[in-house]
Amino acid sequence: MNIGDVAALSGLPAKTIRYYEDIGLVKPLRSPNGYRAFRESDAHKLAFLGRARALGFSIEDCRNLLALYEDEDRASAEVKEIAEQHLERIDEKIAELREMRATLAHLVNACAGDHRPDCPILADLSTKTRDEERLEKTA
Amino acid sequence: MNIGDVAALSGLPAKTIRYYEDIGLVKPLRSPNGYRAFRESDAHKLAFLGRARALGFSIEDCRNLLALYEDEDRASAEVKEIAEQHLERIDEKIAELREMRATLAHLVNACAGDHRPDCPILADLSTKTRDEERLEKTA
DNA sequence: ATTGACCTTCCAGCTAGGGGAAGCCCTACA
DNA sequence: TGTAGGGCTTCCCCTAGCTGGAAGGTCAAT
Repeated sequence: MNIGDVAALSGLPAKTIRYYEDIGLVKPLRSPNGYRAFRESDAHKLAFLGRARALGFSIEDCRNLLALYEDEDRASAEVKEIAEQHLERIDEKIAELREMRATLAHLVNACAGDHRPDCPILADLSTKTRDEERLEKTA
Repeated sequence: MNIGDVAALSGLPAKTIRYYEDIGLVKPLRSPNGYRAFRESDAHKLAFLGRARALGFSIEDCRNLLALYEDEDRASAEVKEIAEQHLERIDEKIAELREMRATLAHLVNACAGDHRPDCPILADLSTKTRDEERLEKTA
């Protein structure tokens, strides 16, 4: 299979697949003409990577998951550990975004959004001090 | 004020402040010895930037917000527009993370996490097809 | 023979800075 | 007066995870 074929199969752009080879995630063979020659197993790995990335796993996580995937003697605990840590990171990120969202929604709500220059959003960004932020939270 | 002073005042690392000068967000004067010489207004701008960044605004958003902040004749509608778009992006991001979280939590839950190699997480990553994903969603 | 689709490598850039080297500047203290 | 220290300067490389483009080789069809 050429790179275009595995790209179509895995749903990954050819550029991404070349990049994954660069960083050692896949190691396709080479045809005499210099083209990358992907085996079934390479295509399978790439699909695996695409799905892991879609779940938000980092490249390093993917590397480890792939190694576990290929290790018949793995313990499922190792996989679960990686997934649980990722889940925690996701939860942290969601919490952070929700805090931003709350503050921002509050400000957007308070802004008239008309032709006048008075704007609570700019006022907040320009004057709020750390102490005032603290007060705001307890309010 | 030297860079260390505004760093302390704004809470931004000196490196970040130099970067902001690089990309034209602040334009401090220079002392005869070559040191950056920040005015009150520069310190104020940097604090503004720090707070806008903390709310997740991109650098380009910050650039626009700063321009509006300095424009006495702005319409608050312009500010509100930027903030609303950012709010939308945040909502999209939260939705995306929640989907990941749901799938991942489901898989983590299904995994025994013991010494045995059988692992639903790896099984899912390695075998799921797009059609199966679609079915899963409707289930 | 030539077009057009594919493939190759290499180089540059994106976000938003962080790390660290080499070298000035300024103050304090002996 | 010399020196130690801290702060400041520029410069360049590094991060994650690709993406875009240029210059050129290959292949199948016309």
